[in-house]
Order: sequence, then structure tokens, then C-alpha cells
Amino acid sequence: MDIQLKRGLLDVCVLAAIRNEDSYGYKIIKDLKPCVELSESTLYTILKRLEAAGLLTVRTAEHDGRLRKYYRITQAGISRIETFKAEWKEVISIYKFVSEEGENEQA
Amino acid sequence: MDIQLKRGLLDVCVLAAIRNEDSYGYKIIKDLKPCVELSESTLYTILKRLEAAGLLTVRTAEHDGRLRKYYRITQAGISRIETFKAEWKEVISIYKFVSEEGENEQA
DNA sequence: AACACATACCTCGTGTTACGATGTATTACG
DNA sequence: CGTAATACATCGTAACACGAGGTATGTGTT
Repeated sequence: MDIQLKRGLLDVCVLAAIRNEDSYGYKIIKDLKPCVELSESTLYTILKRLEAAGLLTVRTAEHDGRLRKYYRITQAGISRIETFKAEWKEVISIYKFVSEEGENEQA
Repeated sequence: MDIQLKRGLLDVCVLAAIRNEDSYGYKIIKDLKPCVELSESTLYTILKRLEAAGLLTVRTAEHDGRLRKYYRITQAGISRIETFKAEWKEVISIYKFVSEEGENEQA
């Protein structure tokens, strides 16, 4: 999938991945894989960014003698998803412009 | 509208704007305005990029004693739009993941 | 024991990109 | 004569996704 097309999507994908229950980096990548592929370097960059923006909080916990960083979505994070959903109407209208324009030419 | 969300859309918007008839920078901005806003610096950067990629061709013509650069879409440009439309299924599935996830939580 | 592999985290450099600021020139209007 | 609209362009900046590479521990295999 086109990288540029991903850019507005990845942040909210990560937020959606931790929406129902806290998760950690490695699991987020696996969970998102069927939906959208992202590399580790990308994910950890995004997690840092979302934390700095207050859209999620971090908690370090031990699991089977190994450290994991669990991420929990904040209210601001949930709002971010809602904003995204609200903006989607514009995206759809852009898509329609791009996909429908010119089709009446073929008639 | 979120800048990141625009990134995968602007190129194809510009291509769609010249799809039915040749156009020039200033007019493209005006035509796209109801659909998506973009600044002049952004547009001219995009036009250069699309030309370099062979997605459109340029022709300079005089109009009322003033020079205009008219842009015409190429076959590759049309293919670019088709690729975009094909990728849209993935985008929709991502949107569904983001928007539907968690809604069954409220029941 | 030695080795590969999965888990789990991280940093750095690079290329792409949208934008504001700014500049140049001409035409139109008052 | 000045202001706005038309029409093009460049430069620097900040955001971002990614590959390459690094560190460390557990698990499975031979």
C-alpha cells in the first residue's frame, strides 16, 4: 500500500489497536498485520509520538521475566479517533471526486 | 483537514482535476477548492513531481498576453488514478477497523 | 553446548512531502 | 496610482515512514 496513503491512517490504527485493552508494541504489530503492515521502527516512533501528545499512557510490566511496555489509550486518544471519523466525510467526498470524475465521459 | 490525511490524496486530486480537460495551476486550485484546499506552493511542487514521473505533460501557451502552463494527463496518469481506486478497498477496511472497533463494547 | 529463531525493545539516517514566506510580473479596477 | 486578482516560482522547515542496525532474553533443535 502506498506510503503516503498510510500517513493519515497509522496513528488512529495504533490507537484503535489499544482501544479495547492495553497492549504492547510487538502485539500491536501482529494485531494490525491483517489490516495494515507497519515496521517496528515505525510503530515505536508512533507510540512515542502518541505518548508525547497525551493520546496514550505507558506502563512497564514484567511478563515471564521479560519487560513489556503496555500502552493504554486516554480520553484524548479516544477523541482523536472521533475526530478522524468526523473527517472521514471529507475524505469520501475527495474519493468520489477522483473516482467519478470522467466516467460520464465514456457514455 | 489533517495534513497527513491529505498526503495520499493530493496527487490524484490534481490528476483528476486535469482529467477531463487541460488546465493550469491557478485554475486547478480554484477547481479543487470546494473539494480540498491546497496552497500554491504545494500545487506547483506537485505539478513538478507529476511531470517528472510522467503522469502529465506541460505546454506553455499565451492567454490574453499572459503566459499559462497547461497540464495534460498522460496514460500513466490515468493508470495512477486507477491504482488509487484499486487501493481504496484497503483504505476502507482500515477505516472500518478504526471506526467499528469498540462499538460493541457499549452494548 | 552451540545455534537459530522468536520475542521485545530501541536509535539513527534518509527520502518524501505539504506548507508558509517570499519573490516576480502582468492585467483590471477604482 | 494603488490595490487586488491572475499566474508563476523558489526556499527552508517540520512531520513522517522506513530500512538498517543494535541490545537482550527465552525457546527449540541438534
